[in-house]
Amino acid sequence: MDAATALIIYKTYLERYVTFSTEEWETFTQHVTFTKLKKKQHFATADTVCDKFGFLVSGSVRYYHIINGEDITSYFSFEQEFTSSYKSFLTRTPTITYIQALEETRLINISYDAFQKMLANPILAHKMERFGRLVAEHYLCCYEDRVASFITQSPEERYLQLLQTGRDILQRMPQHYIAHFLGITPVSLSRIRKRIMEPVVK
Amino acid sequence: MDAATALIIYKTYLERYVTFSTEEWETFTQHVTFTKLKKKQHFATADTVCDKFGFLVSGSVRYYHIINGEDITSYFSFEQEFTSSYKSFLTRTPTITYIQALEETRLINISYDAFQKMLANPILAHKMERFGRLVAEHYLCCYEDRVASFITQSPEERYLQLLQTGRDILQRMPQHYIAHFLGITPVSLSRIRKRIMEPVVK
DNA sequence: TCAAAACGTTAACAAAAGATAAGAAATTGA
DNA sequence: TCAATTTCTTATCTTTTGTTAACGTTTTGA
Repeated sequence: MDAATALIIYKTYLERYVTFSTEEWETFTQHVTFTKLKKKQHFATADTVCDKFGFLVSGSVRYYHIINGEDITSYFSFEQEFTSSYKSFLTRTPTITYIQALEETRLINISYDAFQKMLANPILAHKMERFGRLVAEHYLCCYEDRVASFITQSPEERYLQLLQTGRDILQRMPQHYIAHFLGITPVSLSRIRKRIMEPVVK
Repeated sequence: MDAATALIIYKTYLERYVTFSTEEWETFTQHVTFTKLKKKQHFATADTVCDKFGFLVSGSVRYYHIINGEDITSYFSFEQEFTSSYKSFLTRTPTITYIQALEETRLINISYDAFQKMLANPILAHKMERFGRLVAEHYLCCYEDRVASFITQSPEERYLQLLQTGRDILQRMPQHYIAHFLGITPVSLSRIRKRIMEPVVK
């Protein structure tokens, strides 16, 4: 896949948020960069500032933390989604999260400087403010649901809900990643699955 | 306290995000409304659309869910903070959260329509996009930390962290609200407190 | 292709959390 | 003021989860 094709995918996706005129798009594309990650390479590393706001043209990533030497997966992103250690990107402070490619992954990135330049560029400023607002609002809504799930649901209920809504995650991620994503251990998820399945068999 | 004083407090707070010119501020203030909630009155109700994005001039609110008939507190907001069932406000879908005043509470509200009108008003559009972006980004950062705390920390660790950072909550909220906010039962929090305190006494 | 690594399940035990109830202290509100 | 309510703790018992380890299977990568 070449850069032109990647840009078409990017533009199509961005139209969920904003629509660019030809002039705006040309200016916009001057501010993005193309990168590729091989499997297991990192997009972001704990204790460093995540300087990029990425879009996954293809591939997937997982977000994880190292807690007492143990690898704890907290989230996933797939092709045609954004990826970033958002707080780190916005506040220019070190992140606590690793973001790692799970397969060969193609990205289009906006650096922090490029983002600021576009916000200061008369051609793009208004649209970039709106873009930033709508993207932040979108992820805010996702987070609101996710926090509510930790407050109001048991691990088993969270897993049952994932069964209904998490097609990509369930089909593409190993179970021990999913367990940590749900806030439990892999052994515990295995037991929950057994609890859920057995009554059906009886 | 009169509306003029409330507006001064509001404007001062908003300057964390954007600064309004005199003309902008005059237009802005035409789009806000003033309300008061008595203790236990609701700012938002589950199964209805939350139509307002509020600012607490004074007072405080708690966010809660009714789960199997039980009242589960999930969050708090205090004077000089915003309050809203944000996803419901943005997407115009029914919320699952009640927001209730914990004391006599004074608010300045932006309705969804007023927000849209300001976004469409040439005088305010750019500043409102920016305002919306920065507010959403701010809360996004808070949510990122909160989700990480559920993934990477035990209930005891979350409580210990709250002891370091949650002055307002600890001093002003009853312990059973705090327990649910941490994702555990009040009985469990009482035990955690005992576990933490005892070694100090010995 | 083949050894190494990763993955999922299960078992056994320990630790933590949930549910329920009782009781004391503090707060509230009429 | 004073009865009712709320709040917090404690105890008991149950359930769930965590921890560790073992085992067989699958996947990976050199």
